[in-house]
Amino acid sequence: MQKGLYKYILLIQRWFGGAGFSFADDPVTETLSQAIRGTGEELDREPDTGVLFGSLRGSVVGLRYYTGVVNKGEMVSLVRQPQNPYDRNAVMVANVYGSQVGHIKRELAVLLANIMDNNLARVEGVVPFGVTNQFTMSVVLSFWGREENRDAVVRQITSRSFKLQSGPTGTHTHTHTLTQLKNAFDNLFENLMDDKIGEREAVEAVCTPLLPHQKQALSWMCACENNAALPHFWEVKGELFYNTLTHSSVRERPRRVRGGILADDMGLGKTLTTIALILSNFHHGKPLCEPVISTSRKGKTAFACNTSSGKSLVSPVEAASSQSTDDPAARATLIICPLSVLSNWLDQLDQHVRADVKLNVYLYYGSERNRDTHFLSSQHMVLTTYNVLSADYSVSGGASPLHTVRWLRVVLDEGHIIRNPNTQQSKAVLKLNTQRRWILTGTPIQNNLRDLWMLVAFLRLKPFDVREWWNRVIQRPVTQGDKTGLQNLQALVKCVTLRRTKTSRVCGRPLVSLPERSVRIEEVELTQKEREEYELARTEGRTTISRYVAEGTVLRNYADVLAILVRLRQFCCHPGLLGKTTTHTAVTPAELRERLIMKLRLVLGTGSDEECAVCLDSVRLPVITHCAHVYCRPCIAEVIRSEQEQARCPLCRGQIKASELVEFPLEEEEEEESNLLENWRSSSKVEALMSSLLRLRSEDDSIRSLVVSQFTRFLTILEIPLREEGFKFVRLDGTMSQKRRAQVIQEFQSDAPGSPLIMLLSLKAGGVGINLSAASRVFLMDPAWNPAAEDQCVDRCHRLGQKRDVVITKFIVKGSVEENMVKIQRQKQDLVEKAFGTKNPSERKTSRVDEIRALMEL
DNA sequence: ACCGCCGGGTGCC
DNA sequence: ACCGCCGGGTGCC
Repeated sequence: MQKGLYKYILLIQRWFGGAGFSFADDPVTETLSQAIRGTGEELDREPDTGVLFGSLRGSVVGLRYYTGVVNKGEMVSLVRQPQNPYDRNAVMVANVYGSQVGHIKRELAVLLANIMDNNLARVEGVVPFGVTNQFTMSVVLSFWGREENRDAVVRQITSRSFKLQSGPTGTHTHTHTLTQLKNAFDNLFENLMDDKIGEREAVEAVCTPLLPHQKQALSWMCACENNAALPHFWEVKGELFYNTLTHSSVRERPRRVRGGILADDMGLGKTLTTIALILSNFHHGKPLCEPVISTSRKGKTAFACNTSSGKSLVSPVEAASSQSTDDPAARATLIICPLSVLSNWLDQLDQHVRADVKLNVYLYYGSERNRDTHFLSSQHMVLTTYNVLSADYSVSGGASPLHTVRWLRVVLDEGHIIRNPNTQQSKAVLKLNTQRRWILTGTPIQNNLRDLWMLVAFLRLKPFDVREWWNRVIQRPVTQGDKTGLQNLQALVKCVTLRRTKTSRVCGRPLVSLPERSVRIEEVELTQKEREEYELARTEGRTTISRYVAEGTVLRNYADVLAILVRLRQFCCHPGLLGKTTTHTAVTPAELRERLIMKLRLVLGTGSDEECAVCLDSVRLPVITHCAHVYCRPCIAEVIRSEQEQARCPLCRGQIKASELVEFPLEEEEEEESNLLENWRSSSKVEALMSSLLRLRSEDDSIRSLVVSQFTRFLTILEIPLREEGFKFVRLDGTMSQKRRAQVIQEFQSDAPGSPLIMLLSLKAGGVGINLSAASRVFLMDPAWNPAAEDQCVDRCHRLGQKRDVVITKFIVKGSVEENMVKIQRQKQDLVEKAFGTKNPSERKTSRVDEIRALMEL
């Protein structure tokens, strides 16, 4: 619900470090932002937060037994070795590349073991001087942790007569102001285009001509795959290779990341460019399929694709320029994508690859999929989904067919899907064996700098694929406002990312010229009867909520509040959305809980876009806690796993247990659908839509429309008048099978006579990526909490291939909760701007409770 | 290690 | 001398 607002607050707090400034100096204690801030450290077991307790000087011993190299100023990691046969308190010291350097001296190791094993603090090491002898060296240890553990840590240290120096060891002298930081982040993914990037034509096997920006992308991608030069941040220093970010050295020549992040806005042709890459850049920069002149029919070219390794002719020059580590047996490209875009890949292959090119493309999907690894390895392309990959992975314990094949290239489509490293999908993706790695995404960072880590880890951008170094070199310095940290981040992003937006320009010209898009809000007046019903529900809801506000228990009764708000929103659309309202009065706690869970089921079942307070994304695999808050199962499971018996609900701080989580089945009800259709009545909003559609048809019956609602039931209701008026329509919602979706999209996109004019679309159906460019009108039937969700939906038709101006109509019921939602939406959009623009912190305080009060006009 | 620590040799000034 | 001191042997955890 109001989460969007908090998303921004959290975003700001996380990007810029929550400690520095506070939003809610609000007398109401139970605001969500405070609740989350309160639990933040616990939720956040990631080590980029926490305070510095102090540091002390110690020594590393046993250097002569190990090979790890450390330079002056280099960071080292401390690894507990409880199994060490000589000392169960042993603490091993390793350099950035994981090579052992030595051990912490015994007496100090006792202390560290104690602190580390009891999770009292994180301990980080920096070597202050160069190594002067072969036996020992100094190390500065700093202790980071939660404020509540400070005393315990200090006590441990002083009781063993070590001296804790206060204050930071690495002094951050150059810090940004918040405004500077914000600008830097906004620009993080901008201006990545290197002017040096040329253009490259696709091979002939690609029959669609590439646009200039696509040729640039192809050129860049080929260069990323083929370039054997020393990666960024590395310098040759005598015998060693020296990393300028971590000040570390390695003996072995570091390998360049062969791949990167193609982060173009959606609609700029990432799929086409990737297809062009696959066909154009096989081994040694040679095309995958080469034209051969047929001798029988002169002049006609056919294409022979490389199907066995080592047979392509390679000139010595090209062979030398390519990396010697090339594995000639790795030949296939694996594409992993969300189910919703699987068919898009097949369509685009059909569309962009010449018909006389015989590509072996295998769809690794469905229960009958061929799991033979030789078969898979011999394909040119294998397409699969994240779900199939992770399902296989967990079943096989890591030795799935896809994990056995040595791939030439792995492409993660909608790669931001793996931004949470705790998911099975992400773990499965990291374990793939491949030479080249690509991430395609329109949104490289969604909420948080942390989102980037998993992408960096997938690319194996050393040494940042190890969390500790990412955190120490990038994450923490940046969140603390360190200037060099930010510069490093920018440099790092720049060396692996290409991003252009729809507004980017190539040689002064826009990348693509999209038709105009305009938004108009159509106010809907309720009939007197509807108004009476609405006011009744509103008054009732207000009474309940104002009681919660007065008691300060809004968040404790979150499910109840949500249910009331959803009900009002449903009233605005159509009374038939409400479903049965069970208003029995619960008395026992068990009954009360059951009731809350029922209400949440009601809320989620309508397709309302709820947000998980842990990952800040839309809930996936929703589960409901005992205290009636909704999270993604993997997110909350991780909280419980790491906090064990002390686990608290991130929203209300109530105790939570894994055994008490209630699964939420997404496929739901619809059992009284017939009932809905039999007792049909219209509503003001339905009438408003119908009159728009009828007018449109009479003016121009070639214009196609998307009719979008968050409530799938509303779509069902709308089918009735559409049929009555003889509109041909299709429907696309989250419950449909992949096959059916593809059919529906194809039918809608087809310009064949008699193809549908209207698509009923559930707001979240299919996620991103689908192409509905046949439509140029969008009717948003109900306001969404997340303006971005609406934008994404509109982007499905306002994209490459759109020939007409796009007109968006938002229906908003006058004098209703919807109107207030729109107001809050606007505030949200301004919030970040305002937060940085104003000097007075009291002006920017907004609380969840305030928001609910605004909604209910309390 | 140009250290600390150990343990054997040694012992007035 | 149940000490101090000397100087050789020795060395991560």
